[in-house]
Amino acid sequence: MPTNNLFNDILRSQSGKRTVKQQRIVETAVQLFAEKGYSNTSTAEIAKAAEVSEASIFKQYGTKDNLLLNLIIPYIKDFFPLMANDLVLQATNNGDPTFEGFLRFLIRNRVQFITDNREIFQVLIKEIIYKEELKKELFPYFVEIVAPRVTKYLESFKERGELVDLPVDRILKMLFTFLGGFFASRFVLWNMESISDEEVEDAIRFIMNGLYQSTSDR
Amino acid sequence: MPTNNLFNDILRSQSGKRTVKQQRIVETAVQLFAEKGYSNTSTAEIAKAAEVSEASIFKQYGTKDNLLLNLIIPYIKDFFPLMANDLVLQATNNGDPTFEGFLRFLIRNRVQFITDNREIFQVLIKEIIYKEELKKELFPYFVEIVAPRVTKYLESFKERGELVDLPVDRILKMLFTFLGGFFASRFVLWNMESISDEEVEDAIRFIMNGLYQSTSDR
Amino acid sequence: MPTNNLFNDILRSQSGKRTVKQQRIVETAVQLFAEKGYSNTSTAEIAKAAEVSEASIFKQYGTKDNLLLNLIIPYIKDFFPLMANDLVLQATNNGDPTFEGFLRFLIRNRVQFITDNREIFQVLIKEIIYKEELKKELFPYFVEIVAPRVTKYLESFKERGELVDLPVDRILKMLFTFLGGFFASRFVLWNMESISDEEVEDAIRFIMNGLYQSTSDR
Amino acid sequence: MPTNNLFNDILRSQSGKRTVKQQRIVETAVQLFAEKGYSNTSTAEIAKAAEVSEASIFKQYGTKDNLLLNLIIPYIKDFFPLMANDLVLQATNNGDPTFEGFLRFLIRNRVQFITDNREIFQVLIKEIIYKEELKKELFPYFVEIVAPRVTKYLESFKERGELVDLPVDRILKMLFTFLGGFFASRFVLWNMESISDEEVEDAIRFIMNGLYQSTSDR
DNA sequence: GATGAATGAGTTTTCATTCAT
DNA sequence: CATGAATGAAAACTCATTCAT
Repeated sequence: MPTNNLFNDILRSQSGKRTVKQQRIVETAVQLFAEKGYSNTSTAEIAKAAEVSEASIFKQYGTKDNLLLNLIIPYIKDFFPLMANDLVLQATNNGDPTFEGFLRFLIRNRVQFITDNREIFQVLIKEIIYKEELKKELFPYFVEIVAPRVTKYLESFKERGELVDLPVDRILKMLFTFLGGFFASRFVLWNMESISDEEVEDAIRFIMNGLYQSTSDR
Repeated sequence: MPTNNLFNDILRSQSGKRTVKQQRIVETAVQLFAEKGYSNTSTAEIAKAAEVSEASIFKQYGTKDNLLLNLIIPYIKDFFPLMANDLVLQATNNGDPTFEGFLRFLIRNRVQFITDNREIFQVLIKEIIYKEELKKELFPYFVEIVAPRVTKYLESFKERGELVDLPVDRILKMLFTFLGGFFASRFVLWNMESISDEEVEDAIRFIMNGLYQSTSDR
Repeated sequence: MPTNNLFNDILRSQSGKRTVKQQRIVETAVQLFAEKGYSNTSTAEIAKAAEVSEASIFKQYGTKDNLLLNLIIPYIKDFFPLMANDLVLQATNNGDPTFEGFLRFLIRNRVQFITDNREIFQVLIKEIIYKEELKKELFPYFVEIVAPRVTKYLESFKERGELVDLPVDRILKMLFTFLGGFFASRFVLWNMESISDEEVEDAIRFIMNGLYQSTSDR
Repeated sequence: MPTNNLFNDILRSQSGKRTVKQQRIVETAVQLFAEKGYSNTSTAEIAKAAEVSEASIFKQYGTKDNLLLNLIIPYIKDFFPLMANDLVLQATNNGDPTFEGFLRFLIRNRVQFITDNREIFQVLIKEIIYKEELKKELFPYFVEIVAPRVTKYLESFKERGELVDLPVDRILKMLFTFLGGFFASRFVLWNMESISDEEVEDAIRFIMNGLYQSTSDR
């Protein structure tokens, strides 16, 4: 029974391998990295909070850097594929095949996902800025898995005349620029627990129609 | 002859006070903080790169933290007021009093400003996530100086029926969520030197009309 | 087989806990603090002399200040109780129940004790002047443990008419003022290894009869 | 009109040489050294509190160590000679030529002197423990100037049968051991502003008759 | 698998001191 | 005479990492 929380899933899937102590290391590290940032969290702190020895951390992960990657990469590796899968799922049995329906599903789905994995999301956003390694992990996933699938969607909407007359890659850029700002500001900068339905609707409207009210609409 | 580069301006305005070495400290610190982040830059590194002694840094700034704040806070203190001033300027003698004209001016103006002060902007964005102090410095400036002025604009556009029927504060939120994502992704995440006119126009169109092509428009 | 040397005793009692290196840290620190004073001894010096890394010192004690307190406080915590115990011991099975006998026992007992723990005593005296913390540790021990017991003695002597007609608390003050000066000058200021029997006898005579030879005594 | 406060006297006697700023340096240094100890007071602190530049301190005194010596040595150089002079003065025109009279004069005289120069006395006591230089300055003054004069007195009292039958040097030792403890504990350890008459009388009585009440006295 | 002990190489910060002006 | 600017050296303290048990 997989939940939407990767963390639990990873822990469960590896429960045969990971001991209680090892689980505590991971949980604590994510929590502290999310709260104070990777650079400002010492392995000693993690060890103390997790009630394990520092040596145990290094036995498991070798280096502190590796610990970070081991927290984030599985998250990345699931964030986008899951998203892609969910999109497919939505495509096949969604009652609302419009662009708006797509947007609503996409945003709600991701809001839920990030809400369920907020701390890791915070770590990811905070560290992606600094670590080239992370960018290099993240980028291909986006380009190869997410972009094509979303592009396919966008193209289908475009064919139906539902989208503005702009190359799809530039539409995609605008869409993800906004969504990136939307999620990062709420979940990371303002440390919100989730995003209200109202704001989701505002976002959908904004993405769809922008802020301008054309004269002909009046 | 004030330029758009705060950094030079600050340096010039204080040129009677700051010595060559002190200028080198500031320049170098901004550069390194922008490149590697505050936590990952040691004062020893700064001192070496600036060709001064570490003692000189601490004599001037007391603590490393204070050095950071002394770099960023003057920037914040000018970023928003200048923006506000420029907006007023635009209001008074702009040939294009439409919402689109306003947007174009706002975005181009800020793109130019950030392009001129890119490194400090990077430091600001990277550190605002971590330092409550910075949030506390930044937030009031936004709320008291920028928000009211932009709100005034938005309201005037709204009265003229140019804006969607949504409370102005929510319009403002969407607008700045997008612009935040737009600037942060380009200038910080992707470390771009500037933003092309084409993308600025895409952004304007996106903000105005969104991505959806209503059936009646076809 | 407990000796009179707290140091060895502490080390022994914790020999299950302290490693050889940790013992060397304590020994070396006491020695250097006694010789040059706390402020004039760097942790680097201690580390080098003890042939351990500075990191080991800080891992154990956290701060240099804490190291000092960890050396002295156990000493204080034993200095006075032991003294009190010895006094009781003396009371129960002493062949000389006079005031002079009491004095002789008290002084000899403390001379021996300090001789056995000279360096710590030096550290204590040198630092008590500066550290309020130490005063706050030392004072209650004196007031609660030593003073009452000595007072009890003095009162019993006074009842027997052996003491001058002065409130006991003022007698106590004079007694300890002298003893303080006696021990501090010899063991700290002049850095003597011990105090000769002759001087002990001089002190006893001084405390008992002062320097004046009343006419009636001639 | 010389007062009993060396400090003022030194300042006045050198007022032709010392500027206001230089006076402030000395005053401030004494005050801070007395309060926190020489090692725990930085030249920067002194400069700031005295409202002069650090450079001025070093221009005057060369080194921090030299500053200390320049504060204390004049004090030492006056403490004992003045004491000796006052003793002679007392000898020539004192209405009370007894040992007790001598003691009362000596103690009151010194209490007054130290009260008037409390901070320097604190510095002296706190630093004499650490600095061999100071011991080497202090010791000869004591041996050559004070000891002979007091010894002379003591011998005269002894000849008159007023003192215990003990070599004068050992009497001297006991006397100064007590006085050292008396002054150091009150003025330095407990940081008292002065000593009450009552305690002075207790001290006189203690020095003269000790604490014992011989049976024959009852 | 887990950890207590130990550390080399830093980190931020302090400090007494110098010197040109 | 006075000081602003600058610093080499060292201070206290931190940190990721290793290793024997």
